[in-house]
Amino acid sequence: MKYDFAAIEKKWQTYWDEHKTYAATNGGDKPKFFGLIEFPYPSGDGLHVGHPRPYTAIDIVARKRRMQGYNVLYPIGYDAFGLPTERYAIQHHMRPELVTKRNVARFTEQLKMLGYSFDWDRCIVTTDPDYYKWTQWIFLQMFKKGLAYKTSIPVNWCTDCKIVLANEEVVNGVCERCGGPVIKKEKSQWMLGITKYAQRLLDDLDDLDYIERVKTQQRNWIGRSTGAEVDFVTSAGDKLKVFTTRCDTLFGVTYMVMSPEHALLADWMKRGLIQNMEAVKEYQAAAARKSDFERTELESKEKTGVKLEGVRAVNPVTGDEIPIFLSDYVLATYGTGAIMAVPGHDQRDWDFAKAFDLPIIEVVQGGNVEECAFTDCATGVLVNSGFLNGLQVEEAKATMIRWLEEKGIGSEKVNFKLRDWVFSRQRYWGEPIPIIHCDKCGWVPMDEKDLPLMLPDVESYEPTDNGESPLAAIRDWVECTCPRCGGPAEHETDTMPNWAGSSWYFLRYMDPLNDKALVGEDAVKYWNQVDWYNGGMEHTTLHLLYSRFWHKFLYDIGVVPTKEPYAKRTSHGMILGQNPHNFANLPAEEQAALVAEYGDEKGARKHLRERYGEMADQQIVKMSKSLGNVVNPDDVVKAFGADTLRTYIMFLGDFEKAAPWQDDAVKGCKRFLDRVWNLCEVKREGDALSAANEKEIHKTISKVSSDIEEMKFNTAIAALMGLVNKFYQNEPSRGDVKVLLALLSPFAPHLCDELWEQQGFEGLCCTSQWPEHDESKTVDAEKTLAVQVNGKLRGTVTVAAGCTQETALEAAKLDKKVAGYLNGAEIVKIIFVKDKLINIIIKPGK
RNA sequence: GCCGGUGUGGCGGAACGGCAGACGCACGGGACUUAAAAUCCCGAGAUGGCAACAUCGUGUGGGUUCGAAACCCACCACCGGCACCA
Repeated sequence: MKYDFAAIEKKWQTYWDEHKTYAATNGGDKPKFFGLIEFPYPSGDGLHVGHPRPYTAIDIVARKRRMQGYNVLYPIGYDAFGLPTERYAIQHHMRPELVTKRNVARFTEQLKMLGYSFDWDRCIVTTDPDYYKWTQWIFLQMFKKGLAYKTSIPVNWCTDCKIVLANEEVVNGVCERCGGPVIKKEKSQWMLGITKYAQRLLDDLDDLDYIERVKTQQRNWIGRSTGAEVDFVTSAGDKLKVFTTRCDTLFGVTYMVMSPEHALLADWMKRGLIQNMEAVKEYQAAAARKSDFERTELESKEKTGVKLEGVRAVNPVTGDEIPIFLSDYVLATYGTGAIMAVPGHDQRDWDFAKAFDLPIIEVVQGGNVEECAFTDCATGVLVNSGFLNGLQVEEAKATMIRWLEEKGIGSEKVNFKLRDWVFSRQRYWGEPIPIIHCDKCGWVPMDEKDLPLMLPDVESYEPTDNGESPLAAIRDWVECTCPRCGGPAEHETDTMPNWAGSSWYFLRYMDPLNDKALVGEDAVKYWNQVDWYNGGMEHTTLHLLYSRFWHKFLYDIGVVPTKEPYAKRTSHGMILGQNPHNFANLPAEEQAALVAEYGDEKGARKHLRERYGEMADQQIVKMSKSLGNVVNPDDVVKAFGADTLRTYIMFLGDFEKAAPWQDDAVKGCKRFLDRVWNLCEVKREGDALSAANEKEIHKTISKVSSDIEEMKFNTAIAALMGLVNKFYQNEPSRGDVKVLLALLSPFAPHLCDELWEQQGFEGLCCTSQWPEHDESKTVDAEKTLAVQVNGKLRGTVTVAAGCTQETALEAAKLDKKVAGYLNGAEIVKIIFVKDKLINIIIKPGK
């Protein structure tokens, strides 16, 4: 019989579905395992081959755990709010609910086709009112604790999407989604106080089993730095506060710089202290006009600024009067929005001082401050610094902080790069923010019993040009009564960003139908936290950090028992595609035609570069619709089956690294499964392991078991291929193929369940017991030692395992080639590594 | 500029400091077949040699070591993240 993968896969998918083979139970004696992948955004394009990589990986882990006797929760859902759906709905005059429903159905069909062991009964969709009710509920709790607040801030405004973007959605100064220009615009926005959790988000990373690059990226993003805040008295009679990490250089401060948006400026203007109002106002306006794109585009980073005429400051350690400047190299949103400038020891200050011809004082010896700023803290010694002279930088910092504290003009201070989270979106397709505005009472939270606050069911909700949410135009929905005073009031019309629903979704999987709480107490106590979460690196500073923040908040209000949501985090590499415009990737005929037309290969390549740009030189590129190199999993499943796709996608390279999809290589995995089929299709005899294969089987069990834990799926599959090759040499017993099927089952579950049944084994392969290996049976009786002479390999000898140096040396001497080298030479030294190698060091004879 | 990562056959990729190239793709040879496909078996880093064998080989240049793809120093290239964060 032929390996009819289409029929087999359908048969087993139906069986698993009907028997709820992969359903998890909340409770029981078994140890629990909660494996998680990032739930997809159900886009209109359907599944992409990038999706199955992480899904298959954690599916393999989940299946192995199940076979090891764990109660496994491996859930799936959809993160369905978001712009692409809204855009599609507007374009096609459809309601976004319907677009979402259709896309979810399509994704579900595709995911089921791949044979994942998801517990489909726990499937959730973030746009479902029963779900977003709880997203809104969490927001209300944050509002009550003062973590959600509304404030007017300069926001990133995409001029194309007409929407406020989070800092994270602005990439290289342009909109991440549409590539449109982004400018700063002052707007009243809901904010979440993630910065209040900055220290905890940083500290708690230490104890987590996250891959190191994730931790590093989060630490950098949080960006903690320690220094001091120092007050500078101004001629206006007030204090200008600055943050510095180098308070040791206070004697080198020759001027100060404020950001153009600094609050004190308005006050000074009002009091008529600024003599050059025109110039100052003009500079402020110019800074506001500058888009992020322009700011980052300025490769040269040339410093601009304007001196404040009429207000000066006093250096608190020297008593000198110093000028104050405005410049956009000082950010309003970091520190205090103003700095003390030390041109001798900060490159940016140095550049500015050179541009404005300001004095540069050397206060740390070791460099040449005429040429550039000297910023090395490790070696320098303080000079020109009064009571700090002669001290090392670190000592000087400590001394200065003590001095500042004594005088009451400064203190130690920690600052973070992390900013509060802009949580408002002027969109229809998001969770409505459950807050009501009353002219009398201000912002009033909705009553919890009135949740969910549903989106209005309307035909049209085109985005507005003025930046208001489309909801603002739907007056029936906006108008309401104030829950506090009963007077007329209005619903908030902004909606939440798409990061909201994904910040807590894993909790809902524990208890998806609960209508009393976002998760029941027993359920969350049982599942505790996610044991293993795999997702993309692109979510490290967004989703991953946001959900850690929400979880900590839920911990603080007693909803969850753990401080952290995910015990372990791993990350997969992207699947890349072939570049259709690269010469090497063209079909032979096209290559020949191009060569004929342009003289030679060089000419052909040059032509391609002129036509498609620099990227024509790259053989491997990201998959993209515009390049037409996207591989659709449906096609692969149709041609080779889901088991082949699963196996290939795990085999194609190191899981953590990017790897190119190669159409030609898929059939290698199909061939492998065919070979398994051919072996196991015939009835095998003998339940014991065959003598000829026993050792290899034990080795393979050990290798596959540990490789799965380390996410080395490619070498696990290679080991299984090796075992199958062995079985072609030595006829396997029924017991042999039983182990093979069990080990292969997480990778190719349909095939293995089918063959399991054909061999007449009990139950299902996918719920059978994971094989255990016997270490003592993996050891070889004989070992082949490498024989080196003076470190160069000259031959091999086969000896009994564990043999001594003497025996090995005798054996080595018998080797003809080795003997040739040893002939007449004096043996000076022997390096012997048991069961591995013997290295004979000789002095050449005469 | 800063932080992180990666450089190994024609290709994807393997290798606790100990026989580099497992496993697979593509390739070559053989068996089966009227033939092809499929399948099965065998071969294969490069150079030289009929061969045994020798030399060279893990981005480049040094170093440590009996022994380095792996460790150290310097550099080059590519990928990802951050980017005037005081």
